[in-house]
Amino acid sequence: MTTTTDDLLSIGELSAETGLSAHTLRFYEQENLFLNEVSRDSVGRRVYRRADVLWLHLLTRLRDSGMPLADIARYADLVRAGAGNERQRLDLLREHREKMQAEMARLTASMEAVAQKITLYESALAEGKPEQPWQDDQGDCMVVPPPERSGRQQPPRYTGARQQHG
Amino acid sequence: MTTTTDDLLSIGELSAETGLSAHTLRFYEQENLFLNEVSRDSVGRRVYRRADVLWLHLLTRLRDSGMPLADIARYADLVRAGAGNERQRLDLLREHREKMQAEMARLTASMEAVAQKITLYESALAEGKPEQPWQDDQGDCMVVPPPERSGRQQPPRYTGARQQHG
DNA sequence: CTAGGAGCTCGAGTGGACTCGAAGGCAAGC
DNA sequence: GCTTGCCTTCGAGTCCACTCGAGCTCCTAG
Repeated sequence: MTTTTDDLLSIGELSAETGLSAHTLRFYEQENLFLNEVSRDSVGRRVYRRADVLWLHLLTRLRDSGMPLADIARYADLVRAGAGNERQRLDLLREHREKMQAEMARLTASMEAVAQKITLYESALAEGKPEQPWQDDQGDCMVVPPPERSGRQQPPRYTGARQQHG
Repeated sequence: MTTTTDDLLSIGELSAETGLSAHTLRFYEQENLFLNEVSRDSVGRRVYRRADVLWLHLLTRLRDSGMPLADIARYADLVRAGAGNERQRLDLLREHREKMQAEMARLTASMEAVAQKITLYESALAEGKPEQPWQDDQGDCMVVPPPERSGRQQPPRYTGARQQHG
């Protein structure tokens, strides 16, 4: 019945509140991503607290902005260790922010190149030129080549809209 | 010797020019991502043309902006089909651009939430408050909860700096 | 003649973050 | 009693874009 006592939550309730599937919540626990041991009721079912919801909000934000679970786990470790390491936490967050800014810049650059290509197509189509200057098999309308080497990087994937639990 | 005839390239040369590993280039070919069959020399080695370099620039841009290889393959199909489907190509690119814009918005939102958290930490540290208002285990300084459900989405990964062929 | 390097094919492995399914426990409602 | 529904554990599968290795051929330099 997923008892709705004010501040204790079943996994189903937490799932509903966070949008994370029950499977995912168990998985996160197993990966040590919670700030405290998840307690159990008399028959072994997980019992969560309000604070967990808040933490999962932060966690989700970090994930959504591209932080790997491993890094989030390290952050959680720091918090679990208690007061005194605030500077380290801050460093971790700052580092992440920088990576994200770089990532955004990369994305923006590629998007702009693509946008330029779109513009070329648009104007060519508008002027009714059916196939002259922008034949892709000549590649000649791709103006901006990608940045030099510096190691392959993995792009985001908007794999989007994966079904959540259901 | 990877003969440097003006406009014909060995796989090694193409690799050098594009920053994609030879392995990756073979993989792309197998996935039908080239605009034309890659021809072979007398002993079966791949021979590329200048136009392939240009196309790979576009391909790389599309990848880097998050387009899945499957979609790129569809685009390549259109180009291969020759003139007459320009509108479809354009649609495909536009659709991609929209997805990317959405992705950027998502990223930006999460980044801002994290940035806010950083600010909170910073000011708390600056004022020398050692542990009062921003205890993570209370979750209470995470102001902006993530957006409502609407299906889980996969974030980018800045897995960055994968070694290229070497 | 030998060594080295580039290329070939095929098939398997990797990593991250889930995602799913099987096999079972327990409580409430019909 | 039986069904329904939520929960448990554990292990395996999925997806994507590579990435790697083995075992081979071929050419050139020394």
